[in-house]
Amino acid sequence: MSTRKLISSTSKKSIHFHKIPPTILNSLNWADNNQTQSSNPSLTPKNPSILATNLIKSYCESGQINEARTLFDEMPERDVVAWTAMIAGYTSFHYHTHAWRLFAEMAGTAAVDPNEYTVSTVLKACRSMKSLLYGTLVHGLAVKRGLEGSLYVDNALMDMYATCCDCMEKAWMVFKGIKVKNDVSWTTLITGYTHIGDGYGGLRVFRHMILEEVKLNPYSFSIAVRACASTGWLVFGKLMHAAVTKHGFGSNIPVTNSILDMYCRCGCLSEANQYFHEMSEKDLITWNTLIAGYERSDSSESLNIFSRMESEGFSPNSFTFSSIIAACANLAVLRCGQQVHGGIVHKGLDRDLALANSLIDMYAKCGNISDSQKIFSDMWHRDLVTWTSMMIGFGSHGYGKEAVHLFDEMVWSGIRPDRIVFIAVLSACSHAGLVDEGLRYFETMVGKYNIKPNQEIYGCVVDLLGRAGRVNEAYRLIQSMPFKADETVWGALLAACKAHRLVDLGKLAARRVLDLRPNMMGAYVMLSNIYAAEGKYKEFAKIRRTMRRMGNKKETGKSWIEVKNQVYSFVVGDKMGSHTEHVYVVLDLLNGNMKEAGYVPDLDCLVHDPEG
DNA sequence: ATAGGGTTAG
Repeated sequence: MSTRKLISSTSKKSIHFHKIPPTILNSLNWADNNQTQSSNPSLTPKNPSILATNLIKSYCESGQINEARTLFDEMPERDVVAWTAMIAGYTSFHYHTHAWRLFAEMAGTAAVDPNEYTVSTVLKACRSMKSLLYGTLVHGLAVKRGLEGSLYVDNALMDMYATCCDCMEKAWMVFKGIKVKNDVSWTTLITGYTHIGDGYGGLRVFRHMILEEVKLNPYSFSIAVRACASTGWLVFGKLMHAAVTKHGFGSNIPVTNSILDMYCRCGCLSEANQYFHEMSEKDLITWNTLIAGYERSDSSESLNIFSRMESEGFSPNSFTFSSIIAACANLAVLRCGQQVHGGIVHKGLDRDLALANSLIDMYAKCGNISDSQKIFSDMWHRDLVTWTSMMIGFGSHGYGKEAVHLFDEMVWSGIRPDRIVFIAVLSACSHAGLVDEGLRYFETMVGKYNIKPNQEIYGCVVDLLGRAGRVNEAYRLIQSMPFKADETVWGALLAACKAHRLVDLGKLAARRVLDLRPNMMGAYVMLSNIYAAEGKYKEFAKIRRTMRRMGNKKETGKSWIEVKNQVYSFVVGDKMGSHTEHVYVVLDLLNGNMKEAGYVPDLDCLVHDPEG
């Protein structure tokens, strides 16, 4: 399609083009670009390249990226501005790899040199691709061309380093090198700290910013409130809330949204709820923030808020769905999850990576591992979270070998594992009895990937050894830990001792657990069982008295099941209305199956149950 | 003529 035809065929669709008089469109004639005839010379640009660049921008703004590219390709001479406009068009579309490729083409073959506009634009693409390599390459190029010193370039460099490498050192270096910093420099630095979860670091910078008397704007406040949220300290958050009001930003939506988020993250849901109702203006992010906040602690309420949101005329986006799917996963409500999945497909969001990841997790937690697997195998792009979610799904369904296989496949596909994916593979090995494989992964994690084990990792390895009966090895591992084991690590050892009837070590483990977490009921149960098995009834009775005293404070464990769009929840000894009979019929059936399969129930925990 | 910072997953 020729440029002229392209413009006339698309000009009707775009609002931007209505403002351009047709005489100018006609003058866009590459052949005689210096002698354009027009009845109105003041409207004719000297260089049609300027007009074409403006058109590229207009096409991009109206969503016609391919038309913009066609026009770009047809330009006989392209200057830096045209290249930059096209690269910026791609980044605004989140086509970061396209942006990078075009930049590489420009730097490699074209006879034009990138300027500060180009560099700051392409750095944004590097940041979004999380490519430290590309970002560093651009940094080198910027230094060579003397573009360091442009605030736009320096700020973009900080932003790139802060998001591409997990340390803030390089961002700090750039920040320190800026002679006259502006408000963007400061907020970018704070964002970097909150991004790596260092809220205190962010608040330190914010304080520094105030001391330097930098003018505070809504951006600086919303990010500072976010830093408070990261620390989880309500005191900071309330101080910041007051400061926001004092500076007159109390009705700026992004700022109020981050205050709402802060209350949620500090665990103050009733404050969050109250603040939500006080907000004079709400947008989709406001609703998403509240839904995400409730998802973490009261998933069923987050589903209620979701339906209220829809009835108030807001349409969910991928963030909304992400929280709602997580809520369905927490509640293990399959039907509901399936309906939300339908909504996602309906909206055309099923290609969204984050949503696909949360769907894998949801189906697995609802017991439907085959649907998780189907989503996983249909995906054409997978990230670390995708693989981890699938492995956790396999592991929790007892498919250890599949999880292990997936781990190897993931590494083979070029994804670098992190600590969480090791937790997934180690617990899968542990449940499937793949002890030596698990130990090998533990070694690889430390040796090859240089990931330092934390409490959770040690807990997994202790569990791995303990389940397989290698309890003394597990104990030696705990003793060799470079820091004090917490209650989860000792708890894993205690469970192993109980399963393999190791009385002395079990007592030790139970004592350690109870030193750290005095109200951990499971540890009391196991300890009392150990005493009873030894015939030490005096100690046994003492433990049971303690348990009874604490039992009043302990919340009753609740279970629930979803049957035909209805959730039934029940507690120990529940009569469950008219359904009791059905439940016992099924239970008898299961008991029969278990006996046939040769399973001998562990009666220890029944005989000595404190309520029994 | 071309460039900037604020809400979200395992």
